[in-house]
Amino acid sequence: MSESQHETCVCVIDDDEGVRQALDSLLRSAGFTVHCFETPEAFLAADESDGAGCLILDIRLRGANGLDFQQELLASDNAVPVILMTGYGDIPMTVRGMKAGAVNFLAKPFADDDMLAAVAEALARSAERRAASRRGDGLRSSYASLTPREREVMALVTAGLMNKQIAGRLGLSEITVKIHRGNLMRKMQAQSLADLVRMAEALGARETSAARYGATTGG
Amino acid sequence: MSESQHETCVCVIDDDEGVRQALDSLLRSAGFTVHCFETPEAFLAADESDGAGCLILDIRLRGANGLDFQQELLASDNAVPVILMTGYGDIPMTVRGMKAGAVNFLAKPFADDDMLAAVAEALARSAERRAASRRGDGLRSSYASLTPREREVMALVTAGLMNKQIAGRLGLSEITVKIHRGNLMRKMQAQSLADLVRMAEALGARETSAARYGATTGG
DNA sequence: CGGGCGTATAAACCTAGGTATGATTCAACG
DNA sequence: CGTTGAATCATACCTAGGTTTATACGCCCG
Repeated sequence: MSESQHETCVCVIDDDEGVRQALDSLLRSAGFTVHCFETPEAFLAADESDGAGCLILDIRLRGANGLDFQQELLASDNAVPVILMTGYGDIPMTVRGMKAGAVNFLAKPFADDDMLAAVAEALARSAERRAASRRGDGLRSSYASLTPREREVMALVTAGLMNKQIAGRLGLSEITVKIHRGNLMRKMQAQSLADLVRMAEALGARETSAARYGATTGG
Repeated sequence: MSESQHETCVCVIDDDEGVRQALDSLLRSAGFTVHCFETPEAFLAADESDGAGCLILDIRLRGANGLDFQQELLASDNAVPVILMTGYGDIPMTVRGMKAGAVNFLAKPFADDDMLAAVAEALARSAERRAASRRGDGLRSSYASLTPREREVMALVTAGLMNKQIAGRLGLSEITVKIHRGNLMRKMQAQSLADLVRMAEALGARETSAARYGATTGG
């Protein structure tokens, strides 16, 4: 599997064979890779969840509710952009779907161009999501390589404490803090303290953040 | 005008007198302050935009389109949470409204409880928005007090450059950079460099920082 | 025209950060 | 049982950051 394939892979879940074939034809002719499923279970079983760039989901499925399935996906870590469609939609359903993050909500029958525009938007959102995820992954793998002590020091360094304060807080000598600090800067590939602070922000590593503002510095 | 009043002030725009009275009655009995308007122009003229906690907006207005007005509000800096309602809604209208950030989209006639729940959600969103705005305002007013030179230095400091590099970049001596740096730290009320970096992030002052981590493998 | 402000700079002095080199303890792994 | 790696600390040395005091130039406002 190549890398850039993600951005053209579209999955379809609809219990109507005719709709599946129509979408397959439409999307293939637009240059997308298409995988069709009759049920959410089939989709999950195929484990396309990881490679799919977006999901076109029918709401009225035999034995299942597309909106419920959308929210299951949302609750799991699988945040693939979803385009909802239905032949029996109303406004409350639309509101619920959009609030749950759907890219679009199309009433059947829909215009081909509307679907293609929705898919383009969904794939753009997917690409952005993947890029952000990759960015975070690099950081997280660096962070994972830190020893527990280095993480403690990193938290206090990025909270703005001086080495001697960190030493006091952790019951260490200042020189030891310096060594941990140098090691973690190397492991995190941070070129500067400003870099490290931004990394910490991106990681959400705000464990120690309490008592920063308003805390007295002297003493 | 008191401060906490924002969180209970609800504005209604509907060209139907009966709807306005019904909503006024419902919302007042729920403890909210209500202001009703017949047209978007009347709403804007009353300048409730600043004190309103949320806006209940009809879509089919005489001589105006509520969805267009919603997007005008979005385009302006006035980001008051909007609840849309209509007696003649369809799915594309709902999608458009929700994509434009509406809190909810209610078809008339709606249940009182649905409206009250929507208002509660909108006001919660409004409170959060105001809190974030206040947080940013303190920073921005500090930042506004910086001289142009101090801002240049701040940008380079938060980008992770050393004083001597900044001096070279700006054609100054290192001592001058130190002075600007000290001055801006005081003006920004930053207790540490880490603090300042976070402030710069919050201010969106990212001129120099283009994609520092994540992709680069070697320096 | 004088005072305030922004900008720039220097000398002196102090604190904080960072890197070697070398050494010890302890626990885990083969 | 020896090695490896985390963690600890010391001495020494160097660089970077930061303040104080003082000087100087140009600009605008009263």
